[in-house]
This record gives sequence, C-alpha cells and structure tokens, in this order.
Amino acid sequence: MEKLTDEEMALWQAWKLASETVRTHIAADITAATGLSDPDFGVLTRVVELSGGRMRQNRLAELMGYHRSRLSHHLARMEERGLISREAVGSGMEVVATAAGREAVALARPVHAAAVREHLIEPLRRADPSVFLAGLRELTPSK
Amino acid sequence: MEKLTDEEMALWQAWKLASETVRTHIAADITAATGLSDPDFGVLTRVVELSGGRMRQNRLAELMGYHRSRLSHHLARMEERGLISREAVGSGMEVVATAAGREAVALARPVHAAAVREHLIEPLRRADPSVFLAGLRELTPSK
DNA sequence: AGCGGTCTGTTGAGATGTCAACACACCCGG
DNA sequence: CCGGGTGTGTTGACATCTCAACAGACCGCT
Repeated sequence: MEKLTDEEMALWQAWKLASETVRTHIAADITAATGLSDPDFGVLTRVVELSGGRMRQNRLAELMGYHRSRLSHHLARMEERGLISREAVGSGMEVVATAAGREAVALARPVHAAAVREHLIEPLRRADPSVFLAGLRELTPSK
Repeated sequence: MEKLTDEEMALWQAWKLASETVRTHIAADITAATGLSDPDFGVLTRVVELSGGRMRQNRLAELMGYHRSRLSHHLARMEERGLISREAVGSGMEVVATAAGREAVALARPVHAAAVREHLIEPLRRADPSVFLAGLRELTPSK
C-alpha cells in the first residue's frame, strides 16, 4: 500500500495539528506569565520538585530526554539569567536552582496546571479521556 | 484547583511523550531515506501535490503555518540545495519545485506513508481509532 | 501623475538546537 | 604507580527559528 487512505490521512492530519496546537498554546501561556521557555520550565520543575533544588546534570539530561550537549548549552543560558547555578561534584556537575529560579517555578506551576487543563484536559472531557489515554499509551512502546 | 490530579497528570505526561515520540520517529524515517527534513518535505508536498509544482510563497506560508520570515529563510536554504527555485510574480514570489525537488518528494512519499502507519496508525488500531480521532478534533478549535 | 497605505518578502541579529571533537576525572587491571 | 577505558560535560561550527526593521510593488484616492 503506497498512499494513505482517507481515514488514515484524517487521523494523521488531526494528530499533527493537535500536537502542534496544544504544545504551542501551553508553552505560550507559561512564557507570557513568567518569561520561562518550555525547556526552562522543564529544567526547573525537575530540579526543584524531584530532588529539592539540586540535581546531577546527567540525570537531568535523561529525565528531559536531552543530549548532554544541548543541556549544557541550555544551562549556560539559564545560568546567565540567574535561574540556576552549577557546582562541580566528583566527575560531573550539580545543577542548583537559585532563589530566582525557585520563585519562577512557583509562579509558573499554577499557570502550567491551568494551561494543561484549558488546552488538553477540558477539551478531552468532551470525548472519552480514558480511551484516549489508552491510545496514547499504545503510541509509546515501553522503551 | 492548583495542582493537576494524578489522572490529569497521567494524561498530560502520556500526551507529551507520545507527541514527541511520534513526531521524531516519523521525521527520522524520512530524513534517513531521503535527506529531507520535515519542513523540506512539507514545502515540497504542498508545492507539488496541491498546485502542480508551483505556488505563491504567501499561500505556502499559510498552509504550513509559518511566518513569512521563517519561510523565506527556509526557502533560501532549499534553493541553495537545488530543491526549489523562485520567480518574482507581480507583488510576490512563486516557489517552483525543481526536478531534484520533485524526485525527492516522489521518493519520500511512500516512506512517509509507511512511517505514519508504523508509528501512528498501527499502534492506534490496538486502541479505538475513531474515538481517538474524535478526541483529537476536540483539541483543535475549528479556527 | 503623486501620495499614502497595504501586502509581500527579505534581511540581520540573536536565541536555540544538532553534531562531532575534545578535555577531564574516575576506575580498574597490571 | 601507570595506562587505557569509561563516564561526564564543554566547546565550536553550523543549522534553524523568532522577531523587528526594512524595501519594493500594488492599490485607491485626488
């Protein structure tokens, strides 16, 4: 089979559009309210919420699914803006959220929750959330 | 309500992961087989399939949801690589797919179809595709 | 013709992401 | 102690994206 059927095409188009839409809307809400980009927010929530404000750079990279290089560049920018600082620890580096960083996440958290509800959760209530979730799970092999 | 409930969180996490996964896998398949990036493929399919190999830059920008600037930069790069050329027409510009460009899409099309099936359609068969589609449609206001 | 106003692209600067090469600390076997 | 892996980040070059400023063509009105 070479071309997608109409049905397949409809699913694909809807998927692509929805992915884009949800992603950009949520990111825009957070940026508008706090100045944090999506990566900024990702870094800070993980560092602050998952290990009390201090985390090994390597672990952070895994959690975010970033390559070491990308994270390094990004953290350098965040450091310049005063959101985090870094300390050498043994072989590697430890990322520490600064006061400004912790403040920024605190501000962003409720905005994020509201945005997720507005752009994802609420719309899905009109459909069938649990079936939808099951579908999503099929898309990500346990890997 | 400030924080997301467990259920909301599960949906959000699954959504974020699935969006990323599907997007990157499909793009990677196309790039591996043809050297075309996702934007390259988007430009070429639209120009070739929607208007026989020639399209006004402005319309292309709308179709792709790109700002004029981004498209301009991207087309400049594609032009350098010989995938398209551009001609001034009245007030604006017309994008023309070159032979190499048409060849590249021809090569990419079946790869794209296969990738969409493998990474999106087939996994969803194990769930409930029509309910899933209905959910997706709720996520994108008719705009 | 002449004068704005609008539409369409381009440009350059800066932010961000990707990739491969490199540097350094740590570990382990001799 | 030495010598090479292995693990962890950094760096620089380059690709890509965003944003605001700019430039030219066209339009409508006088």
